Amino acid sequence: MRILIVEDNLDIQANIADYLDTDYSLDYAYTGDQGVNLALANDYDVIVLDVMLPGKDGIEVCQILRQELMFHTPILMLTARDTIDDKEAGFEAGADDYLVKPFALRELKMRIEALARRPKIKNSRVLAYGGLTLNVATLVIDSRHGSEVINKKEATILSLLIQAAEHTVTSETLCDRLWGEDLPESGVLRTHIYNLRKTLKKLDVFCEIKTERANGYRLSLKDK
Amino acid sequence: MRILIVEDNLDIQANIADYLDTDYSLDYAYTGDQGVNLALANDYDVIVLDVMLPGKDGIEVCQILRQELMFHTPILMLTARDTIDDKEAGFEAGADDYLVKPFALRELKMRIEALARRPKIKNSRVLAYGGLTLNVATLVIDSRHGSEVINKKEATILSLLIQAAEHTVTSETLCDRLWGEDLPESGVLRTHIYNLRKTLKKLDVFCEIKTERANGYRLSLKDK
DNA sequence: GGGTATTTGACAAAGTTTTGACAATTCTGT
DNA sequence: ACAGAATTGTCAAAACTTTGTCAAATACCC
Repeated sequence: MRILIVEDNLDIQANIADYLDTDYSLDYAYTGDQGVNLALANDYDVIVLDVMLPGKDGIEVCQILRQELMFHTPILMLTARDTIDDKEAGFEAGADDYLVKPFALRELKMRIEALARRPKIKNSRVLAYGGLTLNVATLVIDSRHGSEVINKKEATILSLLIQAAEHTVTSETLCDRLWGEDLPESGVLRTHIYNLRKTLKKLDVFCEIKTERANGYRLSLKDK
Repeated sequence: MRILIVEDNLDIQANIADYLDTDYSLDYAYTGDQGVNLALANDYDVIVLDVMLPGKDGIEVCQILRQELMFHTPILMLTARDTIDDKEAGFEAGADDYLVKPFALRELKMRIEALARRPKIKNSRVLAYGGLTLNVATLVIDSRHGSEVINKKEATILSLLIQAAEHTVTSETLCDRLWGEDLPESGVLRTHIYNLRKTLKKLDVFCEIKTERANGYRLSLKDK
């Protein structure tokens, strides 16, 4: 189960992390903006969101996410203030549950489980650029010339390239996302890029993967 | 919005009634058994369930309701005791939220609203998709080519797939629903999917179970 | 105790990811 | 402009994972 923790207080975050990370796969954000980006880029089962955050606060984050038409991931809000008005603001912004600090970690976990238990509707996110669309859930690429199913690694690469469209993504970043710590040696990445290029060519889209020597790759519109 | 209040204390009940009945349509039960009967007989949006009840207590009521294959109405538990163990028992029995007495009526209302807001799943006995109907009470699948009786595990799988039709249900979610904590080893799920596919083929329906490698399964209309 | 439901395990089939070898390209310093 | 170094492209085949298939074993229920 994947959980996103949006919390700027490092002590609290470490606490939560210690308690939960044996059972769940956790991601962290420290600001509201980071939270929004991560929440939209990945498919979490639950989001734990502190109200007090630098920049955008939790209420705003919640509102922004809920404005996304297809965003159904349950949100659990954390707050230090125990007034009804605060809670009301939280629920009105679209939170699904509300927990007041200080709380027992066991209770947090129970509530997370309760939220995750409900029948899930997948946030199937579709990315688009240069005449192609990539459905990250089904791994299907569509274009006016048809559609192709690609594999997960290549979908990950393509999604990163689309999100950074016209900007270079370093090989390092790509490897990091694909393999994390122990990346295989040998030019696996090269092979994946090669295959991706082949499918993009087959689909005859308006963009292509350009290489930036000794640095990385970039998805950009075709010349001419 | 229809709400069922299961509460034996008449004072509390009157309080709740006063506060909520301008906005919602309320039904009342005074014992656990009444609660179960009403909950199954009608289609409420939320059930507010006291833990302390004469006869069957709230935990038992919750368990009974959640055993019903197609019962998805959100349950909010009320209790006088504020121990973590009590809460844990409640959530484990399948409650969706938990409120400790005494509570502000405004908070109760907020939490009811939050529960009701979740994407709603019909508590219907009969599910339908792509030319088939599944009666979850009798475990009978019908199609224009005849009908078949399937077993409970497979019915559970099919019901989840139908509810999420065209969306992928992860193997994790399926296993969770079928076996909870201690899931059996070996590819039992694979076997069930295999059998389901066989019956679907026999019934010649318009949909099929597609697999999403390393992720889950998805019920979708047949290609072409 | 007989019959169904569910699980196990073994193997085949299908799909994914990595490897490695070599060719092609770009860069660097002279 | 050229040799040599570094990097990238190409591709087929190996290694690995996940899924499909099915018969038989076990658990469960009236």
